[in-house]
Amino acid sequence: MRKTVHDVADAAGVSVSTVSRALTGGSVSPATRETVMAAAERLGYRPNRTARGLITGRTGNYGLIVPDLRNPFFADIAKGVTARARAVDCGVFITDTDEDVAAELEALATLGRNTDGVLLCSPRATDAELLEAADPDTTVLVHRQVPGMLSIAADIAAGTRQAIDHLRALGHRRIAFLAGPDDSWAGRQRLAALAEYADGGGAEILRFGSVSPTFEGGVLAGDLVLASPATAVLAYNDLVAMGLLHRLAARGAAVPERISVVGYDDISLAAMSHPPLTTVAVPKDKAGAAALELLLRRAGGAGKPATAVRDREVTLPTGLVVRASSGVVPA
Amino acid sequence: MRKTVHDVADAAGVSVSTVSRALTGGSVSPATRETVMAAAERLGYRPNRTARGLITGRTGNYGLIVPDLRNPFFADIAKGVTARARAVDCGVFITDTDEDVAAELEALATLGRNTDGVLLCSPRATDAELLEAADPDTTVLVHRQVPGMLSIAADIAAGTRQAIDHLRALGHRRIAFLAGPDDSWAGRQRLAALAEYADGGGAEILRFGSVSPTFEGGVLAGDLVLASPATAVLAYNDLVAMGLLHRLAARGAAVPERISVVGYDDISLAAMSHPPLTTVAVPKDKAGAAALELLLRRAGGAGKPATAVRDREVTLPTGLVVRASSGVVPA
DNA sequence: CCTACTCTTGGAAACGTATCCACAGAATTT
DNA sequence: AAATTCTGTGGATACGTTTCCAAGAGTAGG
Repeated sequence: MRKTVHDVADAAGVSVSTVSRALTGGSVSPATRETVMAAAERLGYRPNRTARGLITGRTGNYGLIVPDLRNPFFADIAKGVTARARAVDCGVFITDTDEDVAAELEALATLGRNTDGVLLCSPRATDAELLEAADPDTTVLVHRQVPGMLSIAADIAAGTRQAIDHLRALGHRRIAFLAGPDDSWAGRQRLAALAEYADGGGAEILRFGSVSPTFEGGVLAGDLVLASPATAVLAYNDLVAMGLLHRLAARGAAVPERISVVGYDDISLAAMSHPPLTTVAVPKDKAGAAALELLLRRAGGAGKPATAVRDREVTLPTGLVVRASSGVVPA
Repeated sequence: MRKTVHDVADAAGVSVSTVSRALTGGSVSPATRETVMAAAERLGYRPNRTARGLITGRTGNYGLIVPDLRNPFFADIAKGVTARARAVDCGVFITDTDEDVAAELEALATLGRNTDGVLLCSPRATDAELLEAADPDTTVLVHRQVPGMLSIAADIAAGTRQAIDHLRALGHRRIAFLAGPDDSWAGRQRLAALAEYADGGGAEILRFGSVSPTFEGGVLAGDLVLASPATAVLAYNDLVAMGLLHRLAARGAAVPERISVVGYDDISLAAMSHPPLTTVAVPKDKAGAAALELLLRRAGGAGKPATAVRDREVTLPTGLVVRASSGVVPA
């Protein structure tokens, strides 16, 4: 039924070892390579990854663990990973943990045993939990940093400053910040960046929250913000910003005339909101692809993991996307 | 480094075949089973799933192919599949084909070879392409039907009728339908259902399109609809409906006072639109889980595939979710 | 007491692939 | 012309597991 190297070997009139070499880039004469390739094509031969994995010790598969695929942020990351994987012809297991840290660690153990490496989006597990559960050489953190572990992260502090500076340039002096979950790594980064403005940095930051990092969280925050003297809001992320826009519209507060709103992440919905959302763009699919790349390089190269910290902890730049939800401060 | 059955066999003083039997539930004396289990536990032995897969022919892994993970519709399906997979402890490869049919068929071939079965979301490939590329016993179509193939689909025609009947009950007599891609299976189902209303069925259906099944497609359709005598619109899907809402708002057309809008799919964004969208709910995560279940039953049961058509082509019900975007016809 | 049968166990084969090793012939050098 | 290196190829082996087969030890029945 299924074709094997033996079938190809018979069809091409060569031995199985020659077939294997021809297909995996070994030393073969151009003529026989041609013959073998043609035979393989004609028979519709596909190498059996399981068998290959058994002999090489590598499965060619990788794992991706995300808290929620429904969240566009993680969907984008997954998309980046799978796109890169498709290009290099390796498989990727995806596990959605439903925001459950225990399930996350469990998946980490399972996937760690059955793959060549795993990409982990874990905003909420503790550093200690991750250090204990993950193999530091075959696990890469996506959009999070833990000392000693491989990671790809965006420069969240810089993005936060970009957003605040944008609002300040528009004349805003009282800016509300809608904080997300306390235990989120990205959330702590944002707060650290905002601390710079705390003591006479030219803008007063009014902190609200923690709010749930969802549309509903934003809806809830809308009334809080309107009751405050803030003329602009930096939301924890785009979903929160969209909930906020929703509530502001319902309360009759014009955006950006009465109040400006800036989101974070630049998920695809951000351009579809009403009004279109000014937001901090963070690389998502690019981060996913880069994370996989980190593992692939390690596997491809002599197997020695990068030692320098700058090779183990990659930081990607953020950028502000100005749309219609931010404007000059009301007179 | 890693322990194998041989290590366990040595430690327990038995042969490898006995170890294998003891661990996989074969016929072994209680005493030796106890000994083997203890030795395995002590050595921290974990079976190599790759090797097991090679001999048994089953990997315990499944594949899921989607056109675009960024599309919430497919993200929901993926979520349903992974949730079920996590419960039964099997792995799922996810491939995003970026709406490319060729990549889809390629992925189908690759995954078909390396998994126990694949779940395929393919709105655009032709029946013939699918029949040729897919193993009819280990491939299940999600939200599409092709004669002779396993499938899980929603009753799209019924959903379409529910939407139209809802609008008719609100007094609408001229209803615009924003058709999607011509080559889409779901699109053809919708059109077939609408045909019932064509000849004096109590409502005049004005067809527009095909529009791109995206937010942009809806934006584009907004002006067309306003220039027509229609008082209500059934959009191809929720994304189109949201683009439509966006454009209608920009043009100053009140929804639902001036015109009613109904979407299709009930993606999570539908509740977040402005106004919240009335839409046809189709099971997504449930469909994903059911599709995986179909394959699991086949693998678990005596391996004989279901023969009756009703077991091979599962249809799930749809339902109308009434929110704020639909209202009575203007006077 | 011998046969027939069950139960348990070990040896060996098999799954499909990659790679080591040996070997033949060509190509190159001495 | 002989000796050496290089190139391409086939055969055999190994990866870790499951499973088939045969054989041994009991056990029950005639």
